[in-house]
Amino acid sequence: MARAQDTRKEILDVAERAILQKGFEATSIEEIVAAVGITKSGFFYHFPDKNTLAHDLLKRYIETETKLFDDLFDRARELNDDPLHAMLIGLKLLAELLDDLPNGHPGCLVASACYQDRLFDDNVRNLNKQAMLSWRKRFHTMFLEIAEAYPPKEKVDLVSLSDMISTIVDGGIIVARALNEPDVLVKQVLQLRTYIKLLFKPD
Amino acid sequence: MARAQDTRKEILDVAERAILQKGFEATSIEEIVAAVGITKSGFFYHFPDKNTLAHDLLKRYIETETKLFDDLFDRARELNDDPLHAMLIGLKLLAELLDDLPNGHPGCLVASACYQDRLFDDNVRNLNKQAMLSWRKRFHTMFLEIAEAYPPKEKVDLVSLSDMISTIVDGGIIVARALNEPDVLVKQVLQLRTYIKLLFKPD
DNA sequence: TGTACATCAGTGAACGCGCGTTCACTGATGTAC
DNA sequence: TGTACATCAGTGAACGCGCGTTCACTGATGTAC
Repeated sequence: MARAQDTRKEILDVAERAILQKGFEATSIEEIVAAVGITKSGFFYHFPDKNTLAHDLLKRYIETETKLFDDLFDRARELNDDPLHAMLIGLKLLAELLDDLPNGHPGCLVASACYQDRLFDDNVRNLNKQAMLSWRKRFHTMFLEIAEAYPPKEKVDLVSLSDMISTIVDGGIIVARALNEPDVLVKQVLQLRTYIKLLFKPD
Repeated sequence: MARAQDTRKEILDVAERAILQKGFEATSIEEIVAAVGITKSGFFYHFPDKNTLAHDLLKRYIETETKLFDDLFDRARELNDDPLHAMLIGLKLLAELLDDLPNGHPGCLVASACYQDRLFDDNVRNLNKQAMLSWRKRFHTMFLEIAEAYPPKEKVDLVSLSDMISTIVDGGIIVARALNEPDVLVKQVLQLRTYIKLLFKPD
């Protein structure tokens, strides 16, 4: 007998892939369980209903992404203690990580949820908001430190500069998908990196 | 008797709003026709099936947005014949236009379609791709002219710089939505403007 | 060590409801002569 | 100007299918004594 947690994880994995490709409503429980190899009733042993699946999926996704960002920029900071260089290295690492994805980025659940209100009970809406806010805060702290050491060449709002990372990633995923050119995403991240370099780096 | 084209337009208007909020699958024909004030069969007088609605909707959306961009940057060029200044003015006009939207941007159908594969028969997929390519081309032409007159301070890929406008708009819409802060979008566009200024403007 | 019971991780069949789609029909407007 | 027919812009009822959900049951593993 399979351990329940393994099956549960498999359901989440399969559902995530499908939902990122086709959307939440278009992904039926039937096709998820078929891919996992259990019956529909098996699904309801693990989740009380489909909305809970969405919620748990989003929660897991946010935790994963947050940890990924943490690891990445912590490592960058270890490589170079200067805050500006750490940021530039972090973005480089992010670009490399994205470049290594074999079939391009599979999509961002947070973005996907934005265009599919059914996922949006207040619970999920809030989950989404808190995630965005935590990313904003993480980068804002970094940019404050950078601006302290390197006065920006143009007057900019550092909060919205922080949001720009989420913006570029989520926007880049969309443009890459629409064009079917996976490397658009990497290039957008590198453009952002160039912007930050120009903005802070002394001549 | 109402003119058919008026009813058709109303169906498209109502459907667009609903789809941008809840997604395509989550928007039923029933609720569309209820809002328009006809019966379900009336819908099928105007559209052979629901997919055709998606296709026609996306087509109309792309035509509208393209015309909007054309008008905006043509006007900017009239205001200042210098290509760099025209670009900066154009982005300023775009920011103002976005700022004037009462409830924030209603969302981008192209982006929405990216996360809802059901809209993606090859027909629609191609429509989407061509739209992105046309926007890329429009801005690429402008950036080539700018780079001619103002050598960029950093080596950048002008094609991906062109893509950055779509990226920032689509990404900005998503972040603004997730945070429920409509002005995030405006600020992102202005960040992009600052980047372009820093990149090309002589000291 | 064997037996009794509990829990775990599901199965299988059924249900009902909403949704997209069809089709025969209709009443108002347009058009030919 | 009146009549006959065609077209336009729908209506109303019905259908069937897929989907989410429920519920009684089950066979394998864990646990107590």
